[in-house]
Amino acid sequence: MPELPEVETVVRLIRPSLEGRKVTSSRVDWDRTLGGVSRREFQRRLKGSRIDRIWRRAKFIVFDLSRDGRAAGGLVGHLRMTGRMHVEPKGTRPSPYCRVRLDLDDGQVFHFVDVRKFGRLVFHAEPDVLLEGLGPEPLEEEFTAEWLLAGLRSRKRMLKPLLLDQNFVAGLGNIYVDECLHSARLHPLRRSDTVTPAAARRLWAAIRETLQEAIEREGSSFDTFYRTPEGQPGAYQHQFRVYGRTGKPCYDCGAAIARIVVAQRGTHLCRKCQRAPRIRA
DNA sequence: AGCTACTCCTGGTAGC
DNA sequence: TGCTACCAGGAGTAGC
Repeated sequence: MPELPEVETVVRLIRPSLEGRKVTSSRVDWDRTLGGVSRREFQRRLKGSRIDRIWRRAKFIVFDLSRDGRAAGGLVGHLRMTGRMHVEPKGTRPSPYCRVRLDLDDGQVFHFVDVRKFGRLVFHAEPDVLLEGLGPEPLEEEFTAEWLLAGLRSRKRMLKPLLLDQNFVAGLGNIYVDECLHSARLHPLRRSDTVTPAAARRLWAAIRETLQEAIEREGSSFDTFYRTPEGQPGAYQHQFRVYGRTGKPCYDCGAAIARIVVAQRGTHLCRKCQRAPRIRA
């Protein structure tokens, strides 16, 4: 699923085609994509708006809008499972799964495509409101090993659900959490307040390095749905150490990669490298 | 506080 | 071949 590196890749690719453009009209084919905003309201707000800036926060993609030089709210997009965003020349036949289209003043068309319809493209007068409460960006300076250690120790949660919690750290999803925990040799069920300073530092480094490398490789194409906005598969999936490798040998020790379910999520790990926590009665 | 379960969705796939 | 049943899961929410 698109996680921080995939979303960052999308932002970098669509940004040059969209910043500075005006929306001349729009088309909505699936109302729920608008996240509760009515089709009429969405179209009224978008028509004539200029896209000033496109940026990412966690896995959200934000379009800052203006009218007549004054801020005029924004669009907050989320790709969820299968969402894609790309800009096409006028007349390009849209995918049958295209849910929203924005016609631009240079003749190009922005497409929001989403097979499973979980994705969102929400207009909000104050987009920041929708981003309140998110945890730190893991690649920014605010995310330090010391902060992570303190954050882990101040909670008593299993590592896997905690790292998936966007209000703890922003941008990690199921795939990269599994990768990072394996890299740090930490079990997904390990309670956060039992993590040693050394292990917290390993986890911190794993998160930074994994995400950074994935961005450099333009994300991963874990299934037939996700492609980079250019239609190319990303390259990072070839780097997966545990995700989707159930039964295959761990690259570090050779033991078979196991799959368990944690917090309703498929979870991949090496039982030998990632020691199970003590179970207390 | 932190867990599980449920919801939204549909293409892909396993099993017969 | 063609059918059914189940799987994948990000995030929000309800309930315990």
